[in-house]
Amino acid sequence: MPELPEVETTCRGLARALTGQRLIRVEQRRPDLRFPLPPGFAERLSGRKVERIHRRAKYILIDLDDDTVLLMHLGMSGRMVIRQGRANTPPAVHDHLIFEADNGACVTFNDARRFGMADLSDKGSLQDHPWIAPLGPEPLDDGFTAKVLSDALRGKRTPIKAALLDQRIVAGLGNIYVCEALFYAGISPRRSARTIPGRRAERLLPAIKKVLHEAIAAGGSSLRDYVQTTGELGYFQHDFAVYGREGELCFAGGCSTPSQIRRIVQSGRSTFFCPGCQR
DNA sequence: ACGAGAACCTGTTTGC
DNA sequence: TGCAAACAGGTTCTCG
Repeated sequence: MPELPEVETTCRGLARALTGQRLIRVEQRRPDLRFPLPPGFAERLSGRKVERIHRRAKYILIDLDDDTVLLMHLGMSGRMVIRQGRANTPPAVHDHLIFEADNGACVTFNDARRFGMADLSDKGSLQDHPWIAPLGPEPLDDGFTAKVLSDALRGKRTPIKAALLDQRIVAGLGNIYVCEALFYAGISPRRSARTIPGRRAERLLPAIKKVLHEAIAAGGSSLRDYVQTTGELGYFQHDFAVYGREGELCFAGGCSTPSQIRRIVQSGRSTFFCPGCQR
């Protein structure tokens, strides 16, 4: 579920509650998430002070005072919720990790489907970590330009929808925001990626940035699982132009018909688009 | 080498 | 109503 805007929202909430605080108790309630957790996971974290919380693609990165970094990925259904104190709240069914800080903040990682991931790395070798090393550019960085995007797509025969989901090409987009960005760029999700470099990339680039910025400002999108660290829902799901709107009318001013939003399946995932204004 | 599809796991929604 | 199938925001492995 969580794509870049949801992970960014989560990071900001965690940073507010935990930056500068010391973890006084870390509880690991099962040996694995998607993968086995590293040996001594909880022990290596408890007693450590949190220096900084940031994000790379869909990974949450928590820098600790002994030069280790905690990497977390929310998978499809993962959520991080912060409460003050845990005395009267027994763990829920899929609460897998619990972090308690010395300011009373209690952070719970809950993940029903358990596609989430966690690992530890040295700060110095983070860029070589197998989850981080293959990632493409951050879509909201100034360095992510139409030229960078064009170069990454050149020669690719796969549909642009699939190419944008490839984290090596651009890191952080998922199914929702790819559909939305392609809509605002007026590009058909079925179009071959190699036809994008040039003018279409000039439209696609700002569309990607716009959708991500707006979704972050709305606190992300809550479909079924995602909540902000406060437990509050995100709001961007109310602003979807195409995602989840199969059969509804396209609202774009320039849409000629206007057409009905269609749903197709591409590499096993739902794609929503307007056949009238996406070419 | 590349791309499509399956697999991973659980919960919820849809359809017969 | 009840049950089974389909579907869900992601990543990774296998197979063609």
